[in-house]
Amino acid sequence: MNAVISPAKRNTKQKESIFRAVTSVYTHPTAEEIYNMVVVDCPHVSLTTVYRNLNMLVEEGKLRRIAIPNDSDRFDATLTPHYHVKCDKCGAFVDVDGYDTDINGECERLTGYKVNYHDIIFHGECGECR
Amino acid sequence: MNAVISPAKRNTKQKESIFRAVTSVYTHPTAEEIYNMVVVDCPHVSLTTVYRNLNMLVEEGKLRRIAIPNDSDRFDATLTPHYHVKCDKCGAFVDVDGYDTDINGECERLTGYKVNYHDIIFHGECGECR
DNA sequence: TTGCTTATTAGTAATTATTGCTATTTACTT
DNA sequence: AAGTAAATAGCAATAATTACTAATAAGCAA
Repeated sequence: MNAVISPAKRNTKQKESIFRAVTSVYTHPTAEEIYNMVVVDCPHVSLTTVYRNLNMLVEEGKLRRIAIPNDSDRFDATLTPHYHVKCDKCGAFVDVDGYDTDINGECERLTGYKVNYHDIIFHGECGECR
Repeated sequence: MNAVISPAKRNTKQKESIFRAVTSVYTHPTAEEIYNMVVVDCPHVSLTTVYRNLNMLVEEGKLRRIAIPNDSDRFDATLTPHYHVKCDKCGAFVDVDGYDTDINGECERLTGYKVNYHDIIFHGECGECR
């Protein structure tokens, strides 16, 4: 397995602003929400740049992508493993802190796959909605 | 909570063919794959009709929708609870049979949400790919 | 069986989320 | 300070899905 020669990365205003935007909130902003935060600092920033940099930052391991079924991807600066709950009434989407379960081995045993990680999304109703 | 008056459902050739298409395979076909199966029986069927009927069938509890992050929705006639594994190399997406875990209560305790169900998607490499 | 009502259809346009393309800009190396 | 190419802005394109509308056809009633 040869190391792939990858071009040198550059630090741009835009990339820094995008990273700061995600780390400054406890919500899980979408690319569009991040764009709306970044455009204050960088008035000419484009949505394409936001998407490209978010992909880079995920690739570099600095952000986590939360791919929610039937919804835009969201981004999270909290890198420690954790699950998420979605309120199916109002769409609220929050962390389930302090819970992690070791079930990859069970899946490997049952399927013969090599399992690297798993995601759990809980569905229900938030305190407000019930 | 008043019962909502809903219009009478009709059984159409198209709807029956769509349901048969999903129940006749062990894969988890996408709407487009289902369309390609149905078009043999109903040469003039439209993709819109496939989507509409799949949504109806899920609503009626006759099919299960598998919403895979960053992928088209897939449909499954197996209604008993089960998880899924995805091979991140070739895209294979199969059932994890015989495994179900009771973790909704733990999430409720931690978040205060009322939790109705959860989905787990495992990620890794299938036998072929490694 | 015939006709009536309206749920459903086919076809197309629109929408949403995201990526591709390209000329221009700009971060970083020398 | 100058050169190189990575990154940008702006726009076009794609993919998945839904919205809209006139035409069709289930299923009920006469």
